[in-house]
Amino acid sequence: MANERYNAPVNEKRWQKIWDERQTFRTTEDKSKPKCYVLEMFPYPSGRIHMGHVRNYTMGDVLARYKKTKGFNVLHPMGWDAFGMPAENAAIERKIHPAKWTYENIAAMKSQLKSMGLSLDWSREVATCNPDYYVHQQHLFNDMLAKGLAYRKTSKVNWDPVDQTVLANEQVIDGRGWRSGALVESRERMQWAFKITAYAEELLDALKTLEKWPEKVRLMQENWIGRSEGLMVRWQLDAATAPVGHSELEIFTTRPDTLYGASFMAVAPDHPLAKIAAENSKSIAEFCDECRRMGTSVADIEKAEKRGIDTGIKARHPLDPTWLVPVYVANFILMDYGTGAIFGCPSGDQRDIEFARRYGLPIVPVVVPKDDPARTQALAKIHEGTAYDGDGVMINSRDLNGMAPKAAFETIAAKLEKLRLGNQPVATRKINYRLRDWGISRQRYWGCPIPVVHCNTCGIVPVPAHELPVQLPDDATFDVPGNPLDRHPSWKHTNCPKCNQPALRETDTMDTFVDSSWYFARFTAPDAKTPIDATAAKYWLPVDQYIGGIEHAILHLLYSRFFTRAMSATGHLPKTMAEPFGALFTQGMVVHETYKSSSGSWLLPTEVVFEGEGDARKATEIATGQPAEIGSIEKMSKSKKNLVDPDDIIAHYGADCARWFVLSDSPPERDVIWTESGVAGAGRFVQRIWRLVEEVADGKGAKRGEKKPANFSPEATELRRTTHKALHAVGQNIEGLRFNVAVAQLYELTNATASAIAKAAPDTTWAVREATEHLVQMLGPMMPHLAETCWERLGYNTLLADTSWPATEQSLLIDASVTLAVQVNGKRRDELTVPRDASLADIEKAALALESIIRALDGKLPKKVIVVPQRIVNVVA
RNA sequence: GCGGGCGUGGCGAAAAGGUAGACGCAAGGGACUUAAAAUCCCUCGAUGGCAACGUCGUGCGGGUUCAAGUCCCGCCGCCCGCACCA
Repeated sequence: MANERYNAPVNEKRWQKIWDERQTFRTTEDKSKPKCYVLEMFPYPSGRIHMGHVRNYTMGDVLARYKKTKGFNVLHPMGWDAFGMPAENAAIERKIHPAKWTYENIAAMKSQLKSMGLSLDWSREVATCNPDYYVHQQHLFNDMLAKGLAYRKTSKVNWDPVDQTVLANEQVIDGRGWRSGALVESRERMQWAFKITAYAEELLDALKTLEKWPEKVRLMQENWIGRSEGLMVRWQLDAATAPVGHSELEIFTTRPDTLYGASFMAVAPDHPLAKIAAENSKSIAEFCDECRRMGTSVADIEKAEKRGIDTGIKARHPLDPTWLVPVYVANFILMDYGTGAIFGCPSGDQRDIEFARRYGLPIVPVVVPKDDPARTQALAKIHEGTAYDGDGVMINSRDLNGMAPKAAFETIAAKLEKLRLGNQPVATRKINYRLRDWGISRQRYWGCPIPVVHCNTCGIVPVPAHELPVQLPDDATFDVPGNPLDRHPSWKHTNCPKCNQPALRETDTMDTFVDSSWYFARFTAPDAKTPIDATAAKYWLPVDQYIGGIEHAILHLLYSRFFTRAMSATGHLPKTMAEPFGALFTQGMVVHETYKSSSGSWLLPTEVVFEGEGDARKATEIATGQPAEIGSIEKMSKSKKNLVDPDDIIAHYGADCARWFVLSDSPPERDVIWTESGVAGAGRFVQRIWRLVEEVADGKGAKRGEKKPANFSPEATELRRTTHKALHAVGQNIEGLRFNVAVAQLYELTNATASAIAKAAPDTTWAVREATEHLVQMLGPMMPHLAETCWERLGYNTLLADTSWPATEQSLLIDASVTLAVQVNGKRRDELTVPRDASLADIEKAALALESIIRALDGKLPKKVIVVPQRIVNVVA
C-alpha cells in the first residue's frame, strides 16, 4: 500500500527480534574467511546511554555490519566496565547495594543499546564486576606477581582524613577532598603497583609501529613516557658541612655540558638529605612541611614562584674539587623524577635562573648563540632573567670553550665516566623516563580484590589458584567512611595458604583501569576456563578497529598495551603478541547549543522556540514567552541542560534516524553539533527512501530478479554509472571511517534515482531497480532496520544483513567521455568534453578552438599548453 | 611556557596540487491544497550587468608552481593536550 509512512518504532522492534531469534550477529569462526575484530570502548554502566554512546557505537556498528557484507568473520562484542566509585556513592547516598545498582543499570542500558539495533554478539557479554570475570583477573595478577611485574612499594598518596580514603589527583580540588571538603594530606602508604616502567623503552619504541593510530595519541603517549638521555653524576659533599654518614649527592642531568655554569644544587623536600637537614634545622623543617602541604593542586596558586632554603651543605664540583657549590632544598624539585636532586645552571634553565636571582646566586652564561647579533641578545636576556636553552657554542667553560653543546656533552660524559669517587665512576650514562609504575591499590569495596594474604610468618602469600576467586562479601556496609572491606567483621580473616596460621586478606582492591586493560582479550573467548584462550586470542587479536574517546588517549590505552605485554610474559598470550589495538580511532563529542532563561537558569532544548537566522536568530522560552539567551555550543551535560535523550529520539524518529544523523553532519573525529532541524532532515530522508522503495516495488522499477537487458539506454547507463560509482566510493569511505562523505554519496544516489524515475526515460526500469536495491544495501550498515524493511518490500524473503556487498562493474566506473576544465593562465574559462582516451594533441586542438578561449587569449599566442589527461587544460599565454 | 590541531557561504561541511563550495541544514520564491502539514520544482559566496558575461573570493602577508583551500616561510585568531620532568 503506497503513501503509508514508514513506521520506525514498529519495524525496528520487529527486526531486532528477528535478528535475535536467528542469531544473525553471532560470531562465526569460519576458517575460510578473513577475520575482523571491531571494538568500541565498553561503557561504564551509569544507568542511561547518552548521545556520545550513540555516536561511538553507531560508528563501530557501521564498520562491523559492512565487514560482514564483505565476507569477514566479525567479532563485535559488548560488555560493561562495571566496577568503580559511582556504585559505592549510590550505596552511600541511596542505600542501594553497589551490585544491585550496577546490575540494574546494566539491564537498563542493555535494553537501550538493543533499541539502537547494534550488530552485537550479546552471547559474549562480560561485566567486570562479575566474579566470572574478575576471577581471571586475579589469576593474571598472581602470575604477574610471580614474574615480579606486580609488587608493593610505598608511594605518596592523597589521603582524605574524613572519608579515610585515598583520592585520585582529580578528586582533589583546591587541596580538599571533593566529597568531604577536608584538607587532603600527602601520606606515604604501602601500595600495590604494576611494573609498567620495565616496558618503558618498548612501549615507546613500538609506538612507531602503530601506523593506524592517530598521530596525536602516539605523541601524547610519547610525552607521557618522557624519555630523556643524560648522566647520573655523583657530587662529593664537603665533609666539613655534610651531615654524618652523607658523603655524596647524586643527581640526574640531561645537560652535563653546562656543568661549568653550575651555581647551586637543589634537592626535593622529600629527599633524604633534606630530611636530615630538617632534623637539624627548624626553618628547613618548616619549609619542607610547607612544600608538602601544597603538594597537590594548591601548587597552581603559587606555581611560578621558585623558592628554597640553604642547607648549609656544600658540594664539590666534579671537575674542580676546589669549587664549592651550596646545596638548597627547593620546592620545584620532584622526588619522583631522576634522583630528586639537580645541579642548577641558571643561564641555561628558566627555573634555575629565577631561583638564582631570588637567592643571589651566580649566573654564568655557558652556552650562547654562535654569532652576533643573536649572541649579544641572548646575553642581554640572560642578564634580564631569561635563560638561553638553544644550541650554540660553549663559553666560560674552560677546556670546553668553542665546542658545540653536543660535543661538550660527550666530552664531559667521557671524562666523568673515567673519574673515580670511592672506587666508582663519578658519572654513568642514564636514560630516564617520566613514566612511573602504575599504582593500583584502591581502598574501596567495589573493585576486584587483590588476591593475596598477609601472614606474620610467611609474609605476602598469593591466594592459590584453586581458591580463586577471592570474592567480595555481599554484606558490606557503606554507612561510615573508610574501606568497607577493611572494617568487615570477618571477611579479611583467613588462614595463610602456606602455613595455615591465622592471617589477613589484602583489603585493597584494584584500580578499575586494570579491568579494562584486558577485556578485549577476554572477548575472544569469554567462557574460557583460563583468563585467555590462546587459540582464540591468536585468531582474533589484535583488534582491527578500536573506537573510543580521546580522553583515554593515555592511561587506558597505555595500560592495555602494557597488559598485553605482561600477558605475553606470563604465557597467557603468544610471545609475539605485543599490541592490542591495530587501528585506533578517536571520535569527537556530541555537542549542543545552550539556552538560558531571562532569570538565568539553564533551559532544555525542548523548552525554547526560535525565529530568524544568523545574528538575528532569537530564542523564546515557551513557558513564559520571555526571550531566552542562546549560549555557546558545548558538550552535552546534565548541568547545562543541553541534553538530548537517545530514548526520546528513538521513540520519536527511530534508531535509524538517530544513527543517520550522528554519522552525517561532521567528520567523525570532529565534534558533531546536534540540531533539531538536522534530525528532522534525517527523518525526512528516512521517509524519502521508503517512498522511493515503494514506488520502485510498485512498478517504477523492474521486477525482482528480472533478466538484465543486453543493452541500456544512455539514461539507464548514466544511472548505472552513478550506482556503481557509489558502490565503490561508499565502500571506500566506510572503510576509511569517512561516514559523513559516505552519507553525502548516498544522498546523491538517492537524488539520481529519484530523478531517473521522475524523468521516466525509456528502458530505465532495470537500472532503477538496480540502483534502488544497491542503495538499500549500502544503507544497510547505517540504517539497518529501514534497509531490512525496504529489502523485504523489494520482494526478498532473505535478511539484508546476510547479503554480500554488491560487486561493482568495473567498466561502469570509467566514463567514456570526460569533462575537462579549460584554463587560461590558471583561470577557468570553459569546459571541454572529450573522449576518455583522446590524444593530448586532439585535446589541445579542441581547447584552443573554443570560442571562449580564443576570446580570453585576445589575439595573444599561447606560449605553452598544459594538458593533464582527465583533469585539466591550462593555456599559458 | 611546551606540544598538537583547526580557520572554506547564514550554518555543518566536500574537494589524489588541477572546474572551490559536492551533500545536508536554514532561508527565499513557486506548484499542489479551502487552509495547513507533507511532497515536488526553482534560487541561494560577494559584487557589477537587462543579459551575454566579467571581477573578487578558502583568517592575514609573502613565496614555490603552468596551476595553491591543499606545499613552503612569517604573522593573527580559536580549540585541545601536557605542564616546575632537571
